[in-house]
Amino acid sequence: MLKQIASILEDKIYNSLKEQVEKYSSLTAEEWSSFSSYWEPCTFRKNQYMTKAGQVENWFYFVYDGVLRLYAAKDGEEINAGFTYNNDFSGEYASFLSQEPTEFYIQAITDCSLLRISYKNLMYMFDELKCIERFGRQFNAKILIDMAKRQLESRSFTAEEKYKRLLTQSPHILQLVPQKHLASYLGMTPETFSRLRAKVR
Amino acid sequence: MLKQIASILEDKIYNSLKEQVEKYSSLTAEEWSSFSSYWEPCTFRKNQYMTKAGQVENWFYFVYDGVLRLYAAKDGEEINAGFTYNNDFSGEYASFLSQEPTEFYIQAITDCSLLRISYKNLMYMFDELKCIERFGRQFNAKILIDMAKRQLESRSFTAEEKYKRLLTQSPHILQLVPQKHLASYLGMTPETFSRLRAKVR
DNA sequence: TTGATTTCTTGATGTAGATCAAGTCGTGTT
DNA sequence: AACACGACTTGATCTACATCAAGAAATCAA
Repeated sequence: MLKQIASILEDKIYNSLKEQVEKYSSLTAEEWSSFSSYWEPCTFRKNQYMTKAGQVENWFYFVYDGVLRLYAAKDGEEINAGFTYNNDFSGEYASFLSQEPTEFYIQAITDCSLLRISYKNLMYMFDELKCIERFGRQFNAKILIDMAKRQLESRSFTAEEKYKRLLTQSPHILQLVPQKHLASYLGMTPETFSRLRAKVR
Repeated sequence: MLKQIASILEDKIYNSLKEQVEKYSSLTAEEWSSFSSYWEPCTFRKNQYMTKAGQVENWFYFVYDGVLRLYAAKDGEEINAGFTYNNDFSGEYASFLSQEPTEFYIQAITDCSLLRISYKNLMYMFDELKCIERFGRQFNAKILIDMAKRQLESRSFTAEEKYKRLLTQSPHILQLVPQKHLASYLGMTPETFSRLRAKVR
């Protein structure tokens, strides 16, 4: 009985993954069946580390439920580089791709439920299935486009402008992520973030 | 006679392209023959614009000879985002991939000699040849890894540290690109750049 | 529930780097 | 050769945001 419930939930998780993959490349039923067999469920508890600096990222993750943060530690201070929520892909992707040690930590902000595929298996899928090779290309393209946008924004806007843009463009994030992390993400101190909050309110 | 010289030069250019493509994915002779037929030579004169803000980037370029700079214009001020030299690929790649209007300009810093392939033809090649789809994925991965590195560096280092890193890691660039553009690339004013030059010297 | 941490707020002060300004050097043009 | 215009330098001043500090609020753990 409990097993049945668990299995229904698992179906839902795999369906969410399929939906996201198909945003980048469409798969036949057989292709999906093959591809999905390489993904395995995993979970992280709040505050647990998914990846730590110095490691080579071995997994490419799909977040079914939960919130994670990506940050680098530079002489004691944390530089938050991004967050992932439900239905995002996650992991330290640059290290995963280059198979070189990462400078980043990924930590669960809440309990998380995910699927993951190993580097070896994903590379195998790239070789075997053109639709997956395409998924890889398109997904890389998407990440790249987002990074280029963010990079320009971080250069063009003042602290106040960045705060306001966050407010209008991703208001949900304020509920999910502690302010100090958001401040760091926007490239300012928690004090500045707090003052802007008071000012704009 | 002149035609022969031109044709020998053109062979050299295509060979350089082949060499770079094969860094990402290996091609058989026939695959290369097909792929290379979609690339056409083109040139830009010093100061000429390859791409302007508002346009959708239609071309993916390979720089055989010359230097180009990529910059965005934010209320009158230029934000330099990158440079390309010999044997680099070039173009406003995020706009090329997304086929949405770019916010960037690309300007020739010197006379340039390039090859280029249109969006339509590259997409066609992605469909036709798995080795090219792979090239696309791997190239995207490389760009992405570089961007992630640069993003972290721009956050972690002071103006002086960034200047010193430029000095040790890409000293050649100082000869090729005017200081004011390098200053902007590092996220500081020309005055600050000049003062650091004096200080470090 | 209560005490202990951690996060957030608010004020006072400090500073890296920007801005403004004026001169010098270099380079291309006629 | 001369001159015009942009690139670079150097100094004086300014400012957005950081840092330091101390209290208030929220969250956590038993």
